[in-house]
Amino acid sequence: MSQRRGRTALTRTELDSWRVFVETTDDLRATLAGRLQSESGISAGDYRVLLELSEAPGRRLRSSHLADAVGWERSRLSHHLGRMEKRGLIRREAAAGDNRGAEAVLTDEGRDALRRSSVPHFHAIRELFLDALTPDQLAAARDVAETLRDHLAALER
Amino acid sequence: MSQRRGRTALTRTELDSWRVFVETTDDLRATLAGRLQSESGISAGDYRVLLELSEAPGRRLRSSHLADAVGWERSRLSHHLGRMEKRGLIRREAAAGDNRGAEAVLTDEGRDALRRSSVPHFHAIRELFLDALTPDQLAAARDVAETLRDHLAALER
DNA sequence: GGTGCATAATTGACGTATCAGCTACCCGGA
DNA sequence: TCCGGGTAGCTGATACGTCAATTATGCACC
Repeated sequence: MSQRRGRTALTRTELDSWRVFVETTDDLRATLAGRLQSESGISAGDYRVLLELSEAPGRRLRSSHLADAVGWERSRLSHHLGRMEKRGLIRREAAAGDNRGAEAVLTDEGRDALRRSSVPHFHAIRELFLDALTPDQLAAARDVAETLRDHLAALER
Repeated sequence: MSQRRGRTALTRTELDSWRVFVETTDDLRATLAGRLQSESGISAGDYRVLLELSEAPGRRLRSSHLADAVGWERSRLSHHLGRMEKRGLIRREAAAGDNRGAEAVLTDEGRDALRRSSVPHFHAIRELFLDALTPDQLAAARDVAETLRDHLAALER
């Protein structure tokens, strides 16, 4: 037994699998973000925020709820909303009933930006990701992702 | 047939698969990077550069070769090397034979930083990624990643 | 009705990523 | 020799992400 699986040392296969997985998924993420930026002029973060707001009742959300919805820390969201507000994609209003709070509201301009970007974005997802995989591979990718997601969530608790 | 697969519209399953895949792989990447930073005081980019240099003959590489090896644009590498040089992890020397060129050289301090970070990093890879998956899932993850990598490479040409 | 702790959100500092533009140098040919 | 296009690398501007610290408000309790 020359390759007993230890607690620390990684086998060649494990290391190779890890590397191709992390490098490729990172490349995919960066390529998608670049497409969104060059084709529609918004970042992946902008898209995420615009999408959540567009689906919210009244097209507005408390900052905290928005942060939970997109899975970001508040600080990150606050910086991001600041940049989006400067570009007119959203505006901020004081929250009714809790003077500590703030609500992010989707502007018409933000709604238009989301509409313009959606078709190109879906097209890129199909071209870069869905078209590459067979139905079996897509199902396997989903299974792996769901397993990893649950594993990571369990560790963070 | 209510769910004929079009060129643009995504089915619910396709969209869900995409979302869990991209969100989870991004979470994994960020979690790993955070571990490396907090446990060893270096970024994922630092680790990548240190690893390539440590494996190079003479522990030195031309900037262009290093950029190719890690898959970065030259500008990104240049900024990164500047920060690493300021911290003493590498130094830069003029390339012999081509006065345009620069070589990045691993310092002793850089070598030590890589050594200190390797075991915790491997441990994190095992804990966050390898431990989550069955052997079949790991093989499937690798297959998906290799397929995607080849697909993306073909598109970029 | 004040004290003290928790919560909501923002801010500043710093490292990281991308883009466009710049300098310096190489080399082949008029 | 010098002209010109290509190569190597750096820089500045701007956006993004994380951390620690800060401000302002809510609220329970005495």
